[in-house]
Amino acid sequence: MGLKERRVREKEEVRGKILDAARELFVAEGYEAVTMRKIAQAIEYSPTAIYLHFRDKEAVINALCDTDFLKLATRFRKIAEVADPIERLRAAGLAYADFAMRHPNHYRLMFMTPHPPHSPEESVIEVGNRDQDAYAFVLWTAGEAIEQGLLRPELDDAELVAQIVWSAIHGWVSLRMTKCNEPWVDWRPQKRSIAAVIEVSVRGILRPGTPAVSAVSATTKRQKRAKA
Amino acid sequence: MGLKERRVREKEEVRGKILDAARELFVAEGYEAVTMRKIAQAIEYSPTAIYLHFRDKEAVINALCDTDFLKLATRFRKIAEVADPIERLRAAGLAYADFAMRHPNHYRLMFMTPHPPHSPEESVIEVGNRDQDAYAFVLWTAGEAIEQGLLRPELDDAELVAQIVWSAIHGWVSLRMTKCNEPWVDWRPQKRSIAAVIEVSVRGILRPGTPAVSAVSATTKRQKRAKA
DNA sequence: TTCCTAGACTTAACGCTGTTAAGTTTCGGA
DNA sequence: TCCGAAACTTAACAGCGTTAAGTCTAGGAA
Repeated sequence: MGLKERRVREKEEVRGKILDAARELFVAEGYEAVTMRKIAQAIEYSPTAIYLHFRDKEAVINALCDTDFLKLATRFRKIAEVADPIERLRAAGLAYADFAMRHPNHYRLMFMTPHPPHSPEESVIEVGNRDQDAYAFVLWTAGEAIEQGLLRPELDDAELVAQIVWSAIHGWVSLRMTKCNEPWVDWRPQKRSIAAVIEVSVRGILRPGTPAVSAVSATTKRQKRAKA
Repeated sequence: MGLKERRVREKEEVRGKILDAARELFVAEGYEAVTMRKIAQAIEYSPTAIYLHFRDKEAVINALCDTDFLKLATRFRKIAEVADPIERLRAAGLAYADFAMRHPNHYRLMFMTPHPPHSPEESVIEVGNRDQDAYAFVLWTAGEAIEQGLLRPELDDAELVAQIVWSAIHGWVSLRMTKCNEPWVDWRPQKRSIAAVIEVSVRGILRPGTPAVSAVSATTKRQKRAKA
């Protein structure tokens, strides 16, 4: 037959066109700029045609962001190979901030605007899977750091540690985005600034006396000590 | 005459009514819920009447937030009396977070939504005045901490330190607001959580070896050492 | 007292938004 | 040849911020 298949494929194609048009608008001008009518005009369909492929505007944007956000996940997968949890935390923080600054509109939508709890069943991202879910990744790393005795003894709760670190990086990112043009904040260069945020966070959670150098030798030493 | 005065007073009254009606909507349901038509209905005027008192919708909301935000300033004025900069930083962080959680819609508007650079001449708040501008307050405190030699030697830039600390607190606040109902984050109790964020930030910026106890004796010791 | 003008306010409208009900077109299968 | 389903369009609704034009009121001047 191959007939139904063709139908499905064609429908998938239109869906793709919608997403591409929406992405272009979204990346260039943000959520507000994406209107059903503009998308429709871009793909030369009527506005209502979009509703045959997506429940509503939110569904379009969610589909868009979900797929784009998987790009962050692929970066995290590489970082997962870093053995030392502290080093991994640093790398993840840097990657997270970098991604956010490169995709400000995505970031804004995902982490800076309140949602009706984004139904997980229609999302591409597997919650809790540390290869797809950034929070799960940090949680895992925080847990390892605790296990290996690297953190201050009062910080014995991985969830809490993850939330602290996430807060610091997210705060930096979101302030930078929202207040980048305010005359009353004299922003320091991005690279130096985010490095400082990460360094202060790491110092703040590390057990005192632990050398915070980013060297492999230090890492292995720490791991040995943790085993003992 | 007293005639023009009455006219002015009457106009001021209507202005006040508009702001009160807008505040009610804003506090209860957020920015989106405030529509010119709803405000008008609440005060029993036509929607266009509002434009005789405010340039546009944004002006209404800005006037609203400006006055409400001065309440935070009064709390900061009390905290300014704390002598030890580190202790002051802690207190300010706590007050900031508390204010944000109590006035989420104000906070969201002021710090979580991008603005066309909010023209300072039509604002009530004096930028740079640490009694009115929260950022100026933190900047001043960070500067004192550096002067007194309390911070890590590499953190010699008050602006940078202020931005780091602000990031951490703001990050915590804004994540909590945006993602409070997400099933994939197991938020720790608010009090414990914000205390931990502040503590980690302080530890992270403090010169190693400096006791981070919140005791007056420690404070005076530190100040003596700084003079030496 | 009568007329004029300034200011406060309203009515009606414009162009925009997301969304829906109803109608049209197309095309494979019976 | 006709049917039915799917894809798509047209027209419309209710809402939004905002504006142009008109009305109404009341103090000041003649």
